[in-house]
Amino acid sequence: MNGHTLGECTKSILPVRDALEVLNGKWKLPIIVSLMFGNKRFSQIAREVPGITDKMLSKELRDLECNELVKRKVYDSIPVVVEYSLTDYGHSLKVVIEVLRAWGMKHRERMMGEVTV
Amino acid sequence: MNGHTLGECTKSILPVRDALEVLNGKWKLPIIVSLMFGNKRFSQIAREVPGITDKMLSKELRDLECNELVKRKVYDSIPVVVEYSLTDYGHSLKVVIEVLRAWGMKHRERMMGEVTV
DNA sequence: CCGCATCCAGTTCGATACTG
DNA sequence: CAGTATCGAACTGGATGCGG
Repeated sequence: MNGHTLGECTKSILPVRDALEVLNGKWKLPIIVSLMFGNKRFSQIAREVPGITDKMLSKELRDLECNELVKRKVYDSIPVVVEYSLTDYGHSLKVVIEVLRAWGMKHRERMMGEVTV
Repeated sequence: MNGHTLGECTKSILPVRDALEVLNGKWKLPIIVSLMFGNKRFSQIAREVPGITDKMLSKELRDLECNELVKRKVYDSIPVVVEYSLTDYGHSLKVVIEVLRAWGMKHRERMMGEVTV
């Protein structure tokens, strides 16, 4: 039963790690979900993601932008307006999130019976 | 376009968080994958997950056991032998991991062109 | 062989205040 | 409005050594 090496297994989980990292942290998920409902401005996201600080929002948006999940568009008005939107690629996360959500819901039920939260 | 409240969105991502937490951290994934190939004993897992310390392995296994993903079976021999295995429920994670892996691979390609790693 | 206790380092995250 | 700077708390994960 050792037809596989653990090295291979290790390699095969690297992409999984990548995917997890993209969703990782307290804020990326709510930000992405928020943007799935439409383009938003900085302070609008801040309002819709309760508890996040400007610093965190700024950092997470930059992360997401680096990963090409979020697009940042600056309007040269005064005061400056910045609009964030999910890229098509960002929207492709929806499937992933759905699968996670489906499994997570089963897990909740299993772990807590039928607790309200 | 405000037919939804952010409260609802927040609630809808809770199960996603649950699922992410189950896979989260440096070690849970390699441990799960290792156990997908068959039942293992503590030190065998330790060998197959390079870099993990006993403390971490112990903690992660307990976590996974709490979540009913891993089953722990103690053989009353001397010295004691403990065998870990994935529960059926644990195996149900395979689908989730596959989806993450698929997305993660696309992401790797997108982010790095075609790097070897 | 299996696992825990202790101590320690790195990173993440939050609070507050400030800029163009 | 859209961020940045700084500080510090909290959490995660690692090294080492011990105990059943």
